[in-house]
Amino acid sequence: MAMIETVTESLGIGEVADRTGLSVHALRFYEREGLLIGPVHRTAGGRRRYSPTDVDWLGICVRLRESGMPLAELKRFAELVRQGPGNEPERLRLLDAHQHRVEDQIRALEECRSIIAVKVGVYAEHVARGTAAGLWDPTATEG
Amino acid sequence: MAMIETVTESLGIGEVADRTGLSVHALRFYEREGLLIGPVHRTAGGRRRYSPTDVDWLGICVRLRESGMPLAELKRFAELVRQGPGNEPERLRLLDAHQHRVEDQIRALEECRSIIAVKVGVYAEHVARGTAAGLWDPTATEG
DNA sequence: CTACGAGCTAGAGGCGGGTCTAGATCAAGC
DNA sequence: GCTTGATCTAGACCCGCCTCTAGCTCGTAG
Repeated sequence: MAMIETVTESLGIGEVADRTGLSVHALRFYEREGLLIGPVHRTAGGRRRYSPTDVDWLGICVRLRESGMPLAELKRFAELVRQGPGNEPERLRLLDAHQHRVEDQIRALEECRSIIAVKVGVYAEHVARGTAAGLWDPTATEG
Repeated sequence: MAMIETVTESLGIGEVADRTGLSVHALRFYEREGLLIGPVHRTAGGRRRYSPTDVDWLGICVRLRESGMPLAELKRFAELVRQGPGNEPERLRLLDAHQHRVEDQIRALEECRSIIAVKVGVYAEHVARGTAAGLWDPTATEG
């Protein structure tokens, strides 16, 4: 959950790794996979220099990944962006669909949470009063 | 999100698959991996018959998995249950820790959602008024 | 000038979590 | 008895997503 501070200068790969939470390996991998919105600049010596826009985009990537967007879809989005203006409706559809999935996911997690909470409550009570029998004992009936 | 109806008779693997949402392959795989709380009964002919307790447990497994518990931890929990009464405090710790992770996850997802919502809003507005320039255009400045 | 860490490429490797295959067996209906 | 579909085992395979290795270069500090 690292906050990604906005940056005005170009950054080396290590700095970008620090700011985005991605490893340098992952950054190079993402680039190979075509997940970036344009070629990363290089120094004379061949080192990558990430622009603020690159870093900004990577920040979004991290959020989309964290919320379960597969790399393939991220790649598709990056392609749309790379194609330039004109396909915004499709980008919107993609983001919007993902947003719905995130909401479904949150609902599912909340349901899981409450089911787990019940189990936790049962265990907590039994443990508290030392009467820890009759729950998930494969040789007994479930409580 | 299939509701798992409570059952009073033993079931074959296909029926369990239907009820839990796990594939028959996954059910056998889980068993091999020691994720069940006891040996599954077999018919004379060697087919598995899952007791209501088994099905119940699998239902919990599904929820724990859905909410991100790794198989290794599920296995650990199953081991504790298999050992029988006496280790309830440890089971409780395990469940409780997982519950906290689920809550963190929900919070993280909510944060992602709101960040995505901002992007969606920006795109929606631009698309609605046809002025879809200046956003994530790698050749321009970001909006 | 030298040393040393950070970065480079291409490609292999690994891990989690299943999924699928082959070839055999079981069980129910015709 | 025969067919058909579900199940069995052991083990190979796959996919997503990185992570690591080898062997080299860059660039900064002493």
